[in-house]
Amino acid sequence: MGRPPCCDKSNVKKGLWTEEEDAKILAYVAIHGVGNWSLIPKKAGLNRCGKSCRLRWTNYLRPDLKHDSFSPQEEELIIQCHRVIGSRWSSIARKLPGRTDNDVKNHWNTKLKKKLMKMGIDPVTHKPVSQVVLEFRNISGHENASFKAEPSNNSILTQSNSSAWEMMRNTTMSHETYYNNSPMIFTNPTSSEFQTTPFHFSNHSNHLLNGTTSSCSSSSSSASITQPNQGATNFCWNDYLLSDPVLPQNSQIQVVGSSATSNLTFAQNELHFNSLTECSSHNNIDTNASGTSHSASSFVDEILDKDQEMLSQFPQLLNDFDY
DNA sequence: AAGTCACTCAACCGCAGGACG
DNA sequence: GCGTCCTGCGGTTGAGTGACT
Repeated sequence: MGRPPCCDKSNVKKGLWTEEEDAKILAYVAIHGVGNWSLIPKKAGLNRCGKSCRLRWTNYLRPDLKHDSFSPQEEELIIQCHRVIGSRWSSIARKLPGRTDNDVKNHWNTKLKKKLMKMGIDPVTHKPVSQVVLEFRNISGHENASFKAEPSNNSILTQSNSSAWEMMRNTTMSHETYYNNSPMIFTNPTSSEFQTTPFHFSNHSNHLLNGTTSSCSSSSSSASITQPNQGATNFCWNDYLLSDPVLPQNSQIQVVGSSATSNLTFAQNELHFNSLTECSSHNNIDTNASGTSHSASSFVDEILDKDQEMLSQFPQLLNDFDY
């Protein structure tokens, strides 16, 4: 026995909203304010589900919403947030004034995901796809197997399209090419200057391999990684493990390609996320790796704290689940 | 010009959690 | 503690539209 429907679906209008309907919502909200959405259709004279009214208001009619396209700064912030917290769209949207979770989610699914794929970055793990290929080969015991070995059916590689698998075959070349040729989109938050070392990879690895499409990353590494390996086919992902946020607290994070090697602790790295996103949201690249603008009560910190807590209690968890 | 395909984004769906009686 | 209502959230769908053949 499931939950009863919120309204009589057969008697409510669905689909696109008309100007008249929008006007009715706007007029009602102007007088009564938001809230009690289940009553609004009746009171405002709308033949719509209250939930539908709420969504229309939240995602479209709210006066504080932006309706223009996403700026490069906003895109960068979305990617950085997604790398850290995964598909928690509402949380990401809160970092972007005037944007809704739906906006962010749609933009991610239609633009940013493809953008990352083109760059040879797995949009779920934010790791180079070639690295994921290596993981796949290692875990499946195909260290010596050629790329002709197809992934299992539940792999993300076969879930949506064959081009992903094809891309992975070519990914070594693709991300190497990208590093060498593409304009710099990302900035290094640990640097006071724009870097020629653009990416921040997390090392949360299991998504692709267990076939889930969930994309909640556990925590953040702000370490920037440059060209993973000049001789791409041999790049050593232990280098990435050095910046793995799930490693013990005293693990060092190596900022590869930087003149200086940062010894950020995990905790420092966590703290940096907020300053990073705060600063990015103001189009101002943070220069302080210790994250002085950190707020202990922020959602990110709570998430990261939970992750840490879980990891300390269930160290095997990362190996078994994508959470 | 017509048909097909790919993409975008508004809207829907179902679930979860908090508030309240 | 339980049930109900309301709201928030993330995943998914499908109509509309432009590009391509």
